[in-house]
This record gives sequence, structure tokens and C-alpha cells, in this order.
Amino acid sequence: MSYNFKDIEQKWQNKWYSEGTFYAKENSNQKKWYGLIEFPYPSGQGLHVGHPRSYTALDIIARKKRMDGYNVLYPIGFDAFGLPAENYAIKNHVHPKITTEKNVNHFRDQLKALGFSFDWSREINTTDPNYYKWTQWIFIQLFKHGLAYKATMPINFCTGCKVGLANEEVVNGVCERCGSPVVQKEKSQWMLKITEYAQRLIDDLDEVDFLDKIKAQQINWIGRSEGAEVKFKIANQDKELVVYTTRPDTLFGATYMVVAPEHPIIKELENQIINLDDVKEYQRQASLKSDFERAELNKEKTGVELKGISAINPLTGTEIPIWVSDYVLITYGTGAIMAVPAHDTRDWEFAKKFDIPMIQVIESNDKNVICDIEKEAFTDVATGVLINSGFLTGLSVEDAKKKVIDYLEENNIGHKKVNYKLRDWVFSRQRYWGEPIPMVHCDKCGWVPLSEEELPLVLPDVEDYEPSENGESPLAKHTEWTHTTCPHCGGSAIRETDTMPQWAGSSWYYLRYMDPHNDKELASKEALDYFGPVDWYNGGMEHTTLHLLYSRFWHKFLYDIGVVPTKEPYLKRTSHGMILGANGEKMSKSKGNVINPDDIIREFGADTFRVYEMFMGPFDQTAPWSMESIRGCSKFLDRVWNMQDMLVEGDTYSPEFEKMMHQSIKKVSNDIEDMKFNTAVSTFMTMTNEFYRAKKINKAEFNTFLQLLNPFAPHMTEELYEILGNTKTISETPWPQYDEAKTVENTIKLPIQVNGKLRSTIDITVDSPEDDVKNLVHSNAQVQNSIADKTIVKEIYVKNKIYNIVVK
RNA sequence: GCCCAAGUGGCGGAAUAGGUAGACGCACAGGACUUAAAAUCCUGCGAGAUUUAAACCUCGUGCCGGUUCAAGUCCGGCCUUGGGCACCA
Repeated sequence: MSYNFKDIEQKWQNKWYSEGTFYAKENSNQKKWYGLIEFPYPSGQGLHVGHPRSYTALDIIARKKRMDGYNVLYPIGFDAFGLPAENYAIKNHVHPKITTEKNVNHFRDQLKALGFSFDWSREINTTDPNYYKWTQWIFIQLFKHGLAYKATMPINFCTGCKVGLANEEVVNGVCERCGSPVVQKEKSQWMLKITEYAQRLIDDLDEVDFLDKIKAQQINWIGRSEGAEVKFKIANQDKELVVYTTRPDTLFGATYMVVAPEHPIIKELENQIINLDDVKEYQRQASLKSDFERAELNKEKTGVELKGISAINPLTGTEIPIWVSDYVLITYGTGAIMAVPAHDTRDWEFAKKFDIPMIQVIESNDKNVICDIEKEAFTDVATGVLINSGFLTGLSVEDAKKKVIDYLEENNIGHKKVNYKLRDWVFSRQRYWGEPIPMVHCDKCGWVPLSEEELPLVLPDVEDYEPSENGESPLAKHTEWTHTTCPHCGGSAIRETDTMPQWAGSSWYYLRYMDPHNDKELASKEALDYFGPVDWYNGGMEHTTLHLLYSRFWHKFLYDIGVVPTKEPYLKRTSHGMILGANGEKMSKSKGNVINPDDIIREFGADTFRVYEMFMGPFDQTAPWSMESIRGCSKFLDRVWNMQDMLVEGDTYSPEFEKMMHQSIKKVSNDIEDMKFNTAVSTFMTMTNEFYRAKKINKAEFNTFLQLLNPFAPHMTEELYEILGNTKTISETPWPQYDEAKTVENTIKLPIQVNGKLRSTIDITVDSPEDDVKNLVHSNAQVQNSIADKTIVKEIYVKNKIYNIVVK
């Protein structure tokens, strides 16, 4: 009998999808388990082979959890706003709504063909007004709580496409699509105050089970640093320049200051600056540089001294020059620094180039540490000791920091300060295909949110998706839509025409799954209490600092305003490795190494596809695709199918296989929880080989084997289970249990080493007395050979593990 | 430059409270079945020396050193590759 995957897979999928087999139960008393995968962007290319790697993994866990007795929520949806549909619309004049619908249908078919146990009754789509109504609602709450504000920010503007670009779309300073230069353009943008949550986003990582590398990357990205703000008086002026430093201990060594080109003090003191023309020219040059250029030109430092003004070092009273240079960023700290060239690499380079004096204030207390400030800045904190520093001299760096901060605070010239690299979230896009921002601008009342009854603010149907020459959103051209009345005073007002970024809809979608059809709230309290938080979330590492951070931020805000009951949205976060082309490179059309899932399903079937993607390598690591290896998995499933011809009677495990059965149940159960799917599959292969070797398998063994394999290859296992005469489907059965006592061996092949090298093995009974083992070892011919003419120095026996004889 | 991973046969990879390195699969080789091929089933498969053969022996987990009876695993110092951040004061 041959395995006809086509009919079998169709048969079971029809059953699951028509009967709603995997729908999560509402109002259940059962314990819940919520598994989540990142919902796909329905691109025109269809499903990528990378998607099923993550989806299969969590499908396996979800299926096992159901058999473990949980009420499982494993939902799916589509993150369908985004650039490709809009660009396609501009080019071909097909409404993004139409393209999106078509792509979603294609994706849905592909996902269903893979047999995932998604709850399709909860499918969501971020472009559905019934969904984005609540995205808009959250924005309004953010605004009402002062966390959404307008600010003028530089945006990436493509001089070719005449459109604002996301950072991701700027590659090496040019437009990713047309190759035209990208310039910075000032634009008033909606911003979200994620920085207000910076500390909590770090601290609460302690409460969740995320992979360490994910935590590390988030902490890194938020970039907390501790230091001090210090006030420097401007000589002969009633003004101060405030700097931020992480090394207040080096204050005695500050020999000049640097301000960013955009720093307001230049404007404020321009009457005092003698070389104002040079300074303005430098500012102009800096403004023309993109972020990319400013970062790239990091070899040579540039700058201009602000002649005519100077600052006073608050500890030494010395007058020191002030420079302007673009190595100081206006966006971090105070936009101004105190420069300590002897102990900071960048300041050192700058001082060397412009011949500014240095004062060494730290030396090493370790003679082996090289410290020559003529050659390079000395930045070693661990062995540093203060010198030339008045009341700090002799202290360690750490003690000096504390002491100087105390001094600054006592004398009101500075204070302790924590800074973050994290910046507020630029939330506006000058794009059509996104959620409209539900705000209107009224000359009298300023920015006013729509009243909640007016939501959703539906994206108007337009024909023209082209952005305007000046970089305005395409919606700005539709005056009949933009002109409205102020919700506050009733006067005439203009709608916001920018839309939300792609990250908006995905920042809270996991909440909507819990109660997707609710038209009163984003989700009911009961549903949120029962299903939340997400127990296990798997997704790509590329979303660690964007999506994952954004959604944690939104969740914390919703927690603060009492909408959700938990501080964190996701209890556990794991990530999958990328699937590469057969040549080891990232799959791309231009490289011609793209594998289409449809072709794989057609040739091998969904079960083989699933098993292969789990077997190809460790789940969290990248793995190249291999057409040869997938045939191996196909062969394995054929062998499983043909085991029905070896079936013998037996309602309990036969003595021959009992131990293997219990060991395998244990191994597979643990491997699934640990995401070691590759070794779980190899366990199935080993079992299969054993049954083949014996040319028999009994019914009890086969049933258990099928239950274990079911999460990986759900179609074939259900079919075989039915063929074996079972009346239930596997998904209704409880997960097999093992008896720990039956997994342990009675006899062991004990390795015997001489001087740490394997010389022989002997069979012993578990827990044999050491003397018995010793006698056995010494009566072994190989051992006797190896130790002949030598003196035994020592014998080591690790119970049931190893025997080592040390000889001389 | 900083942070995080990872380096094991021809290939994908197993094995870490230190204890038989190479499970499982691919590729390859041989055999059975077949008129033949495919499929299937069985066997072998890190490198090397010796041997009719087997046993046995030597070397072997990126490199150098260390700890230990024993190191892929622990420690110190490097090298390489991948990913993230990058003038963040």
C-alpha cells in the first residue's frame, strides 16, 4: 500500500476546518495556553519557506498542549498595511485593498495546506476598519495621556521618488528602490514617548522568560548609562552650558568643550562670536550631511572653535575654549560635552588634530597596564586612580565618581543623571496605505482627537496614491476629506493626513485574538483575564528592537490605564533561525535560490515539509535548504506508513520495546518543550529503525508512536490511527505518559579506560557493588593487556558511568 | 571599536552538573530483489599504520597553553565566520 499524501492531507484538512477542531473554547474552566507566532505580511510573493519553520514549531507545541489538556489559543491573522501594496498601486493603479485581499486569500490557502492547527474563527486583518478602529482608539488614549505629541523631526526624503522613507528603506545613503540620494528634511511628525518607559522596559525583562540574547539586545538598544549633568559657566556672560558625562571623575581633566552644530547656544551668543561666518558655514555643511555621512566620516574629526566666548571649568576655575563639532550629537544627552582628551578616545583624536592641551588625571595602579596619553587616550576604568585632581586625587575611578557627584550636588553645579540611547518613536508616515491618525487640527483648539464614537476613521478610497512634490501624504490632496469640523469647538478644522507606521497594527494584535469580534472594546475584560498573557511567542530576531519593544511599550501603557491586567504581554519569547538557499546564501529572486512552499507541498506533501523543516538543524540557528535531505524525510514517512504491514496483536508494549517506548516518550516530550525538534525527529527515526529490525510493531506501540509523531506529521498519523481501528482522532487523545522507572537500563555497557583512554567495555548490572565491578574489570583480557608491566597508581570508579585505571 | 552567537566527518548535524566523540539523516560504496532500472530492504562508511582477516594501535571536535584520573564540554590567550549596535560623551 503506498502513501497517498494528497488525498489524506486533503481529507483531514477538510475535517479540521469544517468542524473547527482547533477552535479555542470560550468561557472554559480548563487551564489555557496561548501560543503566538508573528502574523505574516501578505506579500505578492506568497508564503516564504521561512514562515512555516516558526509556524510548525509552535503548531507542534500547541498540538501537544491540547493533548496535555490545555484549552489552546493558537491564532492567525494578517499584518496587511505596508509599502509593497502601495507601491504596486502607484505603478499599476490597482487599489491596495484589492491587492491585499488577493494576497491574503493566497496566504490563507497556503497556510491551510500546511495543516496548522490555527483557530481560523479568530482571523484578524490590520487593514479591517473593525480592527484599526481600536488601533486608532489606542492612539487617542496615548494622546490624552500626553504620550503622543507633535515635533519637528528630520525625515529621510528621497529626491527621486519625492517621498519620505523609513530608515529601513535607506541603504548606504540612497533610496533602496530608485538609488537617488536621500536627504534630511524637517517635518512635523507625530511622536510617541517610548522613552518615558525606558527604565521599565529594562527592569521588567527580569519578569519574563525571553532568550538571553533577546534581553541583551533590548537592553543594548535602550542603552542606559549613568553619569552626571554638569553646569559650566560661560566666561563674562550670565549663561551656562550644561553637559552630560559618564565620567564626572575626570572633570579636572576637561580642557575644552564641544557643542553640536544644532546647539541653541550658538544662536544665543552669536553677537559674542568673532568668527561667526566660519561657524555658520560649519553648521550649514553639517546640515547637508545625512546621518549616514556623519557616521561614515568618523575617521577625520572636523570642527570650528567658537572664538570670543569661553567656559569655566567649575572645579579648576580655568577658562577653556568651546568648539562646535558634529561628533557631538544634538539628540543625545544635552547636545554638549566636556572634553577630556587624556581619557576619551574621540576627544583625544580631536585634541590631537587641533592641538588642544591635555591634562592627565588618571593613571593605572597596575604596572603592566600601558598608560601613555601621548600615544592614545587612557580609558581603563578598572585599574584607574585619580591624579592631578585636587580633592579626588588618590581615589579609584568608582570612588571619585561618587565623591565628585556629591560635591557637584552640594554646590549646585551638577547632579547625578541617567541617560538612554532610546529615542521617541516617530509615528507618522507620509503614506496612503496605513491607519489614518484620528486627529484634526483646529486653529483655535490646536490638535484635537476625534471623539471615540467617530471611530473608525475610515481610510478614504482614492484613485491617486502618489505623494506630492513637497513630501506631503497622498491624503493631503483630498481636500473634501481633509476639511472637517473641530470635535471640540465645532469650527472648521483640517484632518491629519499622515498615517501610522506598519508597526502600529502589530503592537497590540495579540490582544485582539482573545476577543476578535468585540465591537464595544478592543477585547473584553473576561477574555483578557482568561487568555492573557501570551504564554509563548516565537518570532524573528529582526523584530527584537522594533516590534517586540514597541508592543511591550503599548502593553505597559494599556496596563497603566487599566485596559490589560498584566505588565508584560509575552511570558516567553523564542526565535527561529533563518532558512537559507541551498548555496548557503539568503534566498532572493536575484540569486535564483528561492524555494516555493507550494512546489514542496505538491511534490512531498505537508507532513514531509513540516518534518523536514524541524529536522534540518537546531531551531534557533540558520540552516541551508537541501533537496536531498527533504527526500530523506519523505522516505522516513513512507517507512512509517509501511509499518502497518508489520502490525502484530498486542494491547501493551512488548517486553522487547517497553524500555524504548518509555525512553522515547520522555525524550520527545522534553525535546518539544525545549524546541529540540531535530533530535525529536531523530528519535522517531531510531524507533522506526528498531521496528524494522524486529519486523514487527504491536498495536499499543504503534498507537503511542503515532501520538508522539502527530504534532509533527498530523495528517498521516491521523489516517494511520484511524486505519488501526481507533474511533477517536489523535487530537482528542491524551499525550502518552512514561514511567521513569521503565526508562532506566538494567544493564550497562561500562567503559573502561586506562590513563583516560578507552580500552574496553564490560556489561554490568546497574548499581553493582564496586568490588564486583573491580573484579570484572581486572579479569578483562584487554585491560590486563593494557596494564601489563605497569604499576597501578590509582583507580577511579564513577558509579554506572566509567572506570578509569591510572598506571605508570 | 562594543555587545551576542557559533566553529565537530564529504555534507546537515548528535553528545555539555567533565565520563565510550560522530546519534539521526544526506551523499557515497557493496549486497538482496528485478530481464533491467527506479523504488524498497540489508550492510559498510572520521583519518592513518599494521594484518589474509579480525582484534589491536596512533591521531582527531578552529589555534596555542592550562586545570583534571578524564576536556568538544571548564579556565586563560588568540583566529575565523554570522548577527546586532556604532562619534551615545
